Amino acid sequence: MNLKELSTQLGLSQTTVSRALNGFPEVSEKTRERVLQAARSANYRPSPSAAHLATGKTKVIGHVIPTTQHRMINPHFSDFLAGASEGYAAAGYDMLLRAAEPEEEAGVYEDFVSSKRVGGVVVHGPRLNDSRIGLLQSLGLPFLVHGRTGAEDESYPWLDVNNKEAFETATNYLIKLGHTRIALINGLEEMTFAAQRRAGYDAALQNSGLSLDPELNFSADMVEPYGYEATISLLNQSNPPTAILCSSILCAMGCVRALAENGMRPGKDVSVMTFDDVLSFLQPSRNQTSSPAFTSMRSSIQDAGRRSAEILIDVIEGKSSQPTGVCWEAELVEGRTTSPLRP
Amino acid sequence: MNLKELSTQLGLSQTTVSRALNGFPEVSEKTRERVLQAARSANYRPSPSAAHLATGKTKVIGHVIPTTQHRMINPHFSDFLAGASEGYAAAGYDMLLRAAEPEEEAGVYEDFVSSKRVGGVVVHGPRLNDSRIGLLQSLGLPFLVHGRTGAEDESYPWLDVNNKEAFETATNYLIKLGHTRIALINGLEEMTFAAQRRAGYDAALQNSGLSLDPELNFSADMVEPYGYEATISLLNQSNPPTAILCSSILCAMGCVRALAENGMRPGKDVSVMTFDDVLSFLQPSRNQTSSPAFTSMRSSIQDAGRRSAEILIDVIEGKSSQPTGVCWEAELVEGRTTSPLRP
DNA sequence: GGCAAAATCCAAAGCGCTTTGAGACCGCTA
DNA sequence: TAGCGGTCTCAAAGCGCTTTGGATTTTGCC
Repeated sequence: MNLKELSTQLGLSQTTVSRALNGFPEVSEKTRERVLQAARSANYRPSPSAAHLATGKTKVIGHVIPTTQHRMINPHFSDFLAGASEGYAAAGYDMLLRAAEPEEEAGVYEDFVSSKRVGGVVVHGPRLNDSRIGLLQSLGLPFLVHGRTGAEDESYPWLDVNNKEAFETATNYLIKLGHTRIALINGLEEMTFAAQRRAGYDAALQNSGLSLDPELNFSADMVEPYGYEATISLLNQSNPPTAILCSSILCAMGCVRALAENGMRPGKDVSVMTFDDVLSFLQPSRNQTSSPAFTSMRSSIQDAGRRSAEILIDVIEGKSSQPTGVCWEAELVEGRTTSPLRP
Repeated sequence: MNLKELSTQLGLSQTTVSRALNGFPEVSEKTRERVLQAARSANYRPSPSAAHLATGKTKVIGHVIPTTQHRMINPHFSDFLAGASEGYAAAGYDMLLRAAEPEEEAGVYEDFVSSKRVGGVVVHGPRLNDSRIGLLQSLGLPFLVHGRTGAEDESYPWLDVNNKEAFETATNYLIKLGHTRIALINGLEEMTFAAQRRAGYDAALQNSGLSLDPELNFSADMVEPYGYEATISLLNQSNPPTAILCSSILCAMGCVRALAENGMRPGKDVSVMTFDDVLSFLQPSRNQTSSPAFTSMRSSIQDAGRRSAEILIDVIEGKSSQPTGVCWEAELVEGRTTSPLRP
């Protein structure tokens, strides 16, 4: 069933039917109702490709999945996508995923533009000085960055958590508990979010007159085994930390595993704190009461995905007044993995 | 840059240029080379929408993400997608994601067909008698099922792990170690994969003359807190199991967490075995040596995604002779979480 | 050299939609 | 009754590509 068939069936022109379906004012309410009714019962859906060709617009948002490094193929990423896809679906948009080697990513954006495949893209995992922003701006492809570059000029659309503030708060929380040797198991510090978390951690320590010990700092892909390895290495130090701050709950899980293997309990022998993205696979179901119950800085990455979708769609449809950033504050949640330092 | 511009720039007709680009034999090698060269330097990409309109074919594969239940928005799903998207990218296909309530899924497929949005779909999480297969067959939309329905007639394309065999093997392994009280922390048994795992577990016990104790069986969404809760509940039984078999490494992690909290060690006090999908966020990096090291039945879900993509593309392009299933055997991996039962 | 066959190339139609520019019809006023 | 603004509808062009059917040139062979 296409427009032509539908309109002859209705005894109307294609123009009228198209206008009726797209809510143009030139068509009477009576006609519109008749058209909508017929379209529904004939199960008619306009072809997005044809509409795209005619209008130049496409309701598809692209995301690039970097391959090789499994950095992105992780629960953080998938929860973000889950949220975003809900946002898209609500607005009649679809999500297009394309796998690419990291060095191919620029080429994918060029392809998106010259083939007109998508109406906009979401940029994942921004770095301190990320060439993708300039590229997308010069390509004229609407985009939203999940995170920030950290460069001076942030006059592009982004959505981010206040990572510096979050980690300053977390570190201060541990300091108030009496801890002075606090380890940081951070993400890759070329990434802005990790750099900012590091900055918050450093600031808190310095403001309290505590020294920064490089031996207590780790930076890598935030996977579970990394949290484990880092913790093992911390425990083997001559002067091990009494508190550990993790950049992801995945690392925190590895951390707890390492502690357990050494007969130590989080919140008893060592305080453990983490950033909590509220990953869905860690959430207890309705009738289950327990969860890891980490003391954490919390901000749902799924919500971030949903909101990102909304913002990007506004940008694409020109509803957004000023293309600028949105910064969320993480919430401090007290759990069972921290306790005052015992003398 | 479009075909018309490119062809006038080359002094050729659109026909010739199109044929040159699409590898038709009617064009001389010399001309083809010239065309390809020009296309490359002009950064020309054909519009997929226009090609779609002209040919009726589209190199896009759809996936539906069920919302509300977070069943699918989990590391298993995202690793599958990661693998699939690589398979698509290698063949010039793209992946389209659409979020939908479970009861809307049928409607999405109808939309896909009538709007011609995708060339095929992947069906996730098949149930014992899944209405989606019949629907897709009657819609004429090419598809591949990740898993199986379990119905008698399996004459549709699917890719699955031999779940029954895997869990029979796992259970037998534990039995050989001397265990007689073996718990099963399974997925939702309305899902085929979980039902088949249960069947394998039951078969092994029965073949060894062991009794099936319903108290040792759990079935739910495979998330971490579920593994934790189930284990706690097992430990509180009057006659707790000496071995626990988990359907997912996520559950196994929750299981280990529960054991640790009760001062028990996997592989020492209780044997723990699991199905291991080789989830990427649990894989150690190059220079890290340790991993949870579960004794497990292993089959990479990411590989499954990649292979599924290839098979589906073959089906769509008519390269597949007989639309039928592919069954992978899981591999037994001996880790540190199992040991002989001590008397 | 001549002629058929093979090799190249082309003009134009068509995919399903949107949208321009214009026509038909209505009820009014002058 | 003629004229006018409004309301509703339409025919046709065009988006960028593929592909049919045909034209033109080149090649191979006697």
